[in-house]
Amino acid sequence: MGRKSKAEERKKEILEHFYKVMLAEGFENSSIAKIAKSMDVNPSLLIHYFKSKEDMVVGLVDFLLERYEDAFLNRVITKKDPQEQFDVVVDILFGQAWMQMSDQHSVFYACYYLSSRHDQIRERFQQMYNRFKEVLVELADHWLEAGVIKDFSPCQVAEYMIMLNEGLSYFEGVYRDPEAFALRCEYLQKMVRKTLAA
Amino acid sequence: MGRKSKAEERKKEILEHFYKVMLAEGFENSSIAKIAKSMDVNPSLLIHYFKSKEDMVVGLVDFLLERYEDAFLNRVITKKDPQEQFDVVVDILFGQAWMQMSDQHSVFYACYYLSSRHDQIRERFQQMYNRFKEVLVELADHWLEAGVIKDFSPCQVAEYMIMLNEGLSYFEGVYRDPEAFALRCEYLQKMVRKTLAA
Amino acid sequence: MGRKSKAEERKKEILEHFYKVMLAEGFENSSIAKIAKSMDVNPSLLIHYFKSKEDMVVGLVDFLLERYEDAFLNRVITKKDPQEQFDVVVDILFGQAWMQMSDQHSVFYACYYLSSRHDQIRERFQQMYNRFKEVLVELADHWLEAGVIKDFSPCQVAEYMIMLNEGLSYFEGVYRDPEAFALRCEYLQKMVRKTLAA
Amino acid sequence: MGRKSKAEERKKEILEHFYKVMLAEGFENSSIAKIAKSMDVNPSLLIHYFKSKEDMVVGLVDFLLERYEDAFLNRVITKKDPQEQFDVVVDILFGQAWMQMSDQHSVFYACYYLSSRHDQIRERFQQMYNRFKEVLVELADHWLEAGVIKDFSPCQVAEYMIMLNEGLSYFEGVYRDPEAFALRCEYLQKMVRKTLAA
DNA sequence: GATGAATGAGTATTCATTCAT
DNA sequence: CATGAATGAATACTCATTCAT
Repeated sequence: MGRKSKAEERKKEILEHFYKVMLAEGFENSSIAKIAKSMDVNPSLLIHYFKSKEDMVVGLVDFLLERYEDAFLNRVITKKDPQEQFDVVVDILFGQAWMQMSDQHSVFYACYYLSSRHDQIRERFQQMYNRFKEVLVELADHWLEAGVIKDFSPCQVAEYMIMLNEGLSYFEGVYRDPEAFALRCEYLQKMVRKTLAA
Repeated sequence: MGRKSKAEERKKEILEHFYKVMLAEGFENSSIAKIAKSMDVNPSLLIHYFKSKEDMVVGLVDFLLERYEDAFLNRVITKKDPQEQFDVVVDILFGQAWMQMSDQHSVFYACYYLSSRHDQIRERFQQMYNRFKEVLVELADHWLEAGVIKDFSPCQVAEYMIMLNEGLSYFEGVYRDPEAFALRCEYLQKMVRKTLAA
Repeated sequence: MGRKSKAEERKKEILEHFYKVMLAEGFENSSIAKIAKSMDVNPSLLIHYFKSKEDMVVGLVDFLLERYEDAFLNRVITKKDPQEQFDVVVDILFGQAWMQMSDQHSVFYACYYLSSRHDQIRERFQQMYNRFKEVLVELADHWLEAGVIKDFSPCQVAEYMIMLNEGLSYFEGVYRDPEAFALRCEYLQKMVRKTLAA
Repeated sequence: MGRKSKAEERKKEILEHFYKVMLAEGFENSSIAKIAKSMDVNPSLLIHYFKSKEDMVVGLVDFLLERYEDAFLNRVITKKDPQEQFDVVVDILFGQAWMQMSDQHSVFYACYYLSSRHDQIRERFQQMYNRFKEVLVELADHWLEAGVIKDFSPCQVAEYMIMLNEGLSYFEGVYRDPEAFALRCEYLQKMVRKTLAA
């Protein structure tokens, strides 16, 4: 009864090419035609899967945020010892690893900009950061219990860490200086510890 | 000097309308035609003043960063007492005032995104943040001397404050929740003091 | 005969939805995709039954003319008395009843326009009007014999009545004024009687 | 100060080509691209003059109705003698001359169809027929005074003539038979005289 | 009988830009 | 200084249709 649905695979494939084109040409120059060309496929096929470009963009944001989220969550490996866990998290958020994603930077900020004018997209961002917070809040809970940190609520700790991390990324986007970035990581870690540590 | 100002005035007028259109329609929908329409003027005229659209965009970035810079620098009124000065600055960067610029948010981040693909624009951003740093470094110097803060170098203090401030702005862009923003300001101020204060 | 009716039913169903879409969106905006959507069915299915869109259009014309024809013929109920019959026919062609079909007006004229460029469709129109004429000629024959009318041949009487009726419909399409329409009916009836009546 | 405006000439030129293309290819196949090609000009130029295709269509309707109107009004040459005038008008509306416009038939009915879904266009049709009526009413007034016609009001006479004429045109569109057309003219003239003449 | 994949030509419209006046 | 003519490439999207399943 009908033909086998390739929809999910195809959609993913399309988004990957969208992402690729966007990296290469910038958001404002990423047209359906170019994505189709990159896939060696007819442009109307993309609209067969995503009804409009807006849909595609929303799809891309999902695709991207998922990556971003995974990149973070996959790094937060569970450790038994709270202190060790805290060190790991600080190192993730303010360490070299983070900057390796800098190639995604431009695409990510294009989407962030979109979120300022597109409610649906902004919601996706909120959801993602809610999940970040969830994870961090739970960790902070343990840290607090174990006496690793003090003075601030788990929620405050979580938000603080995220904001400072985003500020760092933002800055790196402006200066693009690996050495300076490394120095910043170093003193930010110290600051975070001084701010939170018991 | 005399007559040349006419062109400068016109250019400024154009950029103001560019900004207006961008606020209303978003970056990707801001065309020369629309700006011209908003000015009730012929599109060709805009190209008469700015040779190309790229020039206009660069002009807009300058225009915008100048505003942004002024908004910060104008608030940092000089105080004799270092402690008082410190309190003022913390309140500027992590207080209600900052959020009042949130209408510019979307345009600002559009330009930030552009900076990731356009060297000239990124340079303007760097220059702006360099000026921010300059001002803050000078202040931090006094704070350090006066024993208001300790442990970190003026440059580190300056960067930390800027990054944390940008992280806060970024977050507000995602959540758009004035109440939550106020709470964040509150605990961030505490954190900053705990981190830096002597 | 048995099974073949399934396809016929489907075809009819399709044409009904075509008609519906056309009423709602206009001829030039009636696409296979939209008809399929209105049926909640895959577009390819429509082409499975009608080989091409042209076929569908021809089908629609048939469908429509049949309706139109029925609307006329069903009203011409047989009366014994020629004079009474004449009065009935005049009242059908120049009375309120006719205008009740005005919702079909736009679709009907779309098809009429098509007939000007499409021989097959024009033939269908001719056939329909030939049948109208047939019926009216037969009636006029009786009227003539019975002395109800005089001076003009049955064929002339038939054509005259149809043309005047179409002129009236055409006019109503332009003015869309029920009151004016009623007045026109009134004096047209008088005129027709004066023209034809013995 | 600026370049000389060719707008009016160009617009007319465009409409003429629109008309030409429409005659050759039918309304539904008349695209901006094809019109531009027929003019050997870039498609965007057409949009420079007419902001949208809808505007162009409205323009075409105006253009066409003006022609149609002129074709009628120019034929109604003033005669001193009312009887002679009456004969002339009857001959215009129900004579060979009218059919010479049959090449416009398809385009005209395309526009008529449009009027059923487009208020602005329908208004243009109303205005045109109002002018027809105006002229005919004035004539009918004289005929009535002079005893050439009787029994019906000038307005009724005017509308009757127009409707019958449109019915005739409509019929000719269906049958396209010059000989039959000539015969119809003949008996319609007789009928009109019998209906109206004193 | 019905679905969904895929195509390719076509749509109106927008865009930045150049040039003549 | 400013307008309007004109271009050509690009845009997202729709269309009818074919074919595999």
